[in-house]
Formats: sequence, C-alpha cells, structure tokens
Amino acid sequence: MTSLAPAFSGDIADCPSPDLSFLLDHTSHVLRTRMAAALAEVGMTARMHCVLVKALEEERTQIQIAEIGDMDKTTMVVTVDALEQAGLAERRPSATDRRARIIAVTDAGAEMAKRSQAVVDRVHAEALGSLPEELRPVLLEALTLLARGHLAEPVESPAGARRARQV
Amino acid sequence: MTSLAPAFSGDIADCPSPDLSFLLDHTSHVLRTRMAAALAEVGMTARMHCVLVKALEEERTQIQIAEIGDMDKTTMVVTVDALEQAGLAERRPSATDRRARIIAVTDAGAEMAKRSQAVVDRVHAEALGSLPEELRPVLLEALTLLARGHLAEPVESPAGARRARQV
DNA sequence: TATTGTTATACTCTATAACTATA
DNA sequence: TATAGTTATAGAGTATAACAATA
Repeated sequence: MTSLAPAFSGDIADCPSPDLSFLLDHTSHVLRTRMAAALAEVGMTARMHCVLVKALEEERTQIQIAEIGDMDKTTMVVTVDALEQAGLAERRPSATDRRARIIAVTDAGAEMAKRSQAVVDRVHAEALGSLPEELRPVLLEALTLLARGHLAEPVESPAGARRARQV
Repeated sequence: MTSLAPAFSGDIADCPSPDLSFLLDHTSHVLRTRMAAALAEVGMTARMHCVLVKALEEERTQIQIAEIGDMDKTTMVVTVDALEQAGLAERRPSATDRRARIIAVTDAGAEMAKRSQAVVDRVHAEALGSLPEELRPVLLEALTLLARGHLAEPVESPAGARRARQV
C-alpha cells in the first residue's frame, strides 16, 4: 500500500464526491501499478518501453529521447543500460556529432516494442472498457484539455527544489 | 522539471490523442505541484491539511487518521510533529487507551484548516473552471467510477516491494 | 565556451525493524 | 500475544556536480 495518494479524501466508498486531487492521484497511481505489473511480465518497465518506442520512430540521441520522455539525462543512462543489457538496444556513435550516441533498437528490441505496446494498449483498453461507452471519449477529451491547458506546466515546487550538493 | 511522468507520449502538443497513462500522470503531477505551491503559501502541506481535517471531524488517533489518509504510521509521526511545531495540533492521551494519542486541533489549527480548505477548493475550482462547463461533471463521474471500480486497488508491484532491512 | 554522455554521490521520501508502553 | 506510537535507518528513486570528449 504505497501511499502515493497522501491526502484529501481517503475513503472513496463513503465519499459522495471525492475531490479532483484524490481522483487523479488515485487513478494515476493504480493505473501505474497495473502498467508496471503488466510490463514486468515481459521484462519491461514503462521507461524502457518509452525509450524503445521513441528510438524506433527515428534516429534519436539519448538527450533527444530524454527530452521527449521528460527524463533527466542521468536517468536516461540507467534506462539505456538496462535496454543494452537486455539486448534490446545499442548505443551507436552519431555520424554527425561524435559526442552523441544514437539509440539503435535491435531486432529483438523491435519485437519487444511490439509486445510491450500491445501490453500498454491492453491495460488502457481494460481501464477505459470498464467505463460506460459514452464516458470514454469525454474523459479523454477533458484530460487532454487539462493537460494542454491549465495543467500543462508544473509550477515551481516551494521547498522541493533539490539543494546543491555539499562539497 | 521533476519527471513524475516518466513514459509514453511526452510531447502533448503534437500528439493527436495522448494515452490514458500520460494524461493521468501528467495532470495529477501538475495539479499536485499547484496544490503544494498554493498550500505552501499558508505554510501547509497536503498531508498536514489532510490530518488537520480528519482530526477536526471527530476524535481520532494517529493510527486512525493514518489509515484514512493511506499513510504509514511512521509518516504520520513526522506529519504530526510538523503540526505540533506549527502550533496547529497537539497529541493528547486517549481516555480509553493509554497507548493511543488523540490528535487535538488547536484554535489556530482550526483556523488554519479553514484557510487551507479554501486553498484546496480554489485550486480545484481553477482547474475544473478551465474546462467547458458540460465536461466538468462527466470528468468527475468518470474518474469516480474508475477509482471505485477498475482502478480501486493497486496491484502488487513486481520488484517494488521493499526488502527487509539488513541486520 | 557550451554540450553529450558518464560516473559518483547527495538528497528526499517512505517503509522496515526494533523498541517501549500498554492492551 | 498483539497493538499504538516512537526512533533509527535502509532502500529506491532521482537529480546535482564534476568530468572527459567533442562541438
């Protein structure tokens, strides 16, 4: 019971109308655990899947993929290490920039991307499929509007900004 | 740019139909940063707010509030410490169980709970208010159905279970 | 000088373990 | 024996700093 939904109305069964924070926190957290469990069955994580897919679309460097997936470049290193160890991707020198590494997906990686995408699609379909049909498009529409509009950008964390390292 | 949305379609502007995982992760993450920033202005965190509200409703022990808010009891200790230091709540011995501590909200705490609840309501109203009026109830309805139904309970994390401590 | 990628590590968060005191 | 609360700390995750190679 990881408390990723740390606040507001906890007991949804009793609650006539839980608030937006609780609803978004709870549903995203649970969906994430379902996704992680489903991807783990094929030996993948959500990050590995994301990198694989973005690397397949076109030739991209680590930094480019990190930006797309909103990861730190150091997190990217760890993820690419995992993909390499699993034989799903390789680092190749860029032809145009000798500092940069192209993430090349192996045949096994391309195969895996298909499987993991099927897993992702299945998990999403199961969640949406549990809703009355008329609610499915409006849920996606409303969330998309929020994600593009009022909830597009995180605001600065008040005390959360990581301090500089002690030297 | 905390990467709490570590996967799937990153660039929402280009994406015709971002997937449910991205939408829920992104919106919940950004709403959380907005809530944290707004509550920080009155010196509160979401957890402190949650504990204060639940302690005000009726006489409750730390464990009871921890269960409602889905927190670990050790996390609860830290939160109550913060509330005590801010003069918003006090630990009082339970009349019926000398092991247990009732979380008693001070006058300042009750005042603060009003203010922080107003902050919470405002942040939610701003988010919902950014949507076309007809989408607001259906968004809440769809999320509530998911939170009570298919996405009610987290599934076990594959490798996530914390290991026993090294002795 | 700025940037890509790497290593090393510091910071935050949260849960486990062990403990005290009660039940 | 089991539970409420506490302390201390381990483990996971992630970002900062410093660095090497290159732009």
